[in-house]
Amino acid sequence: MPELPEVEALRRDLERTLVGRTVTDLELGLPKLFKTTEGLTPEDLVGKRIEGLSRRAKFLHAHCSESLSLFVHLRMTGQLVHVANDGSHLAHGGHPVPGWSVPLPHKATHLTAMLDDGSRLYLTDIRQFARLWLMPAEAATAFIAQARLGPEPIGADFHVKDFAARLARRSIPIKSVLLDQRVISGVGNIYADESLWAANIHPRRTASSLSKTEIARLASAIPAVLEYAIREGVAFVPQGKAISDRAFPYCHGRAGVPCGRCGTLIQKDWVGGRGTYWCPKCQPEKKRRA
DNA sequence: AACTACTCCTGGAGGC
DNA sequence: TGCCTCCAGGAGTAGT
Repeated sequence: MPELPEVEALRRDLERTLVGRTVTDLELGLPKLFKTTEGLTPEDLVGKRIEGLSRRAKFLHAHCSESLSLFVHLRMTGQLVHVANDGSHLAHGGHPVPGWSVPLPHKATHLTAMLDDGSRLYLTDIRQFARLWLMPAEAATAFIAQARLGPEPIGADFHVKDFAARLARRSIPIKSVLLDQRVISGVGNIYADESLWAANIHPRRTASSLSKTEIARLASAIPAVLEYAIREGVAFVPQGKAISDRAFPYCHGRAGVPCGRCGTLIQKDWVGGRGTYWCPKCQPEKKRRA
């Protein structure tokens, strides 16, 4: 699922291939995906140049000419593919289903943007959860504000003290709190599991019960895991199956596979309605006595 | 305010 | 083979 690392990696790729291009035409197969503020329509993108790409949490923000902002959220199964005039892939990211090799557009392709160099940007989503929002650039700040996103876990905005204060108010499992975008933004199911594994914290531990030391461990594990994933490329886990031919992710999707640290079999259960993986030895359910 | 349950969606996997 | 059920899960919303 596209989480912060996937979206950031995609942003970096598209920054090279898409910025500077002008949209010459638009085909929208599934209008419900495309939200616009009053007075705008998706077609207002035509003729606009993409001047920059930024990211906030899992939102991709295309800064367009004539003061327009386009936000893209891939949710669970969205993907963006930028294909050159000759059919070669310039950039792609998100959820590769159907596989990258399936010719585009296919039946899950909901948006095609034609660009002035003959390339095309496709948005595909088998489950139709992805969303796009087009608005005047001056509305972008308010758009992000209403999502009430917590701090970015990578970068200068993330402070352990503030993180600890947020955790102290929550009496639900730490795993569920990590998925709450208002507490910390950009973490999804895979990297929540990976961060807790890296920090040796059981996903069902009540957030407010974590010690100062544990919070500090978690607060450094989260950015480390995310930065690793951005750098090394991403951990797409097909249908909860363990991936044996690669080391990462270390625990997510690896039920019944020996933990890379201690050899104990990784366990799977549901926490807050989400499939959750952990090592029962490295991540004890009860707080260790000091 | 905090928390839980439900909703949106389709396709792949596994059971019989 | 083919039908059925379950599961994948980000985020918004409604209800407690």
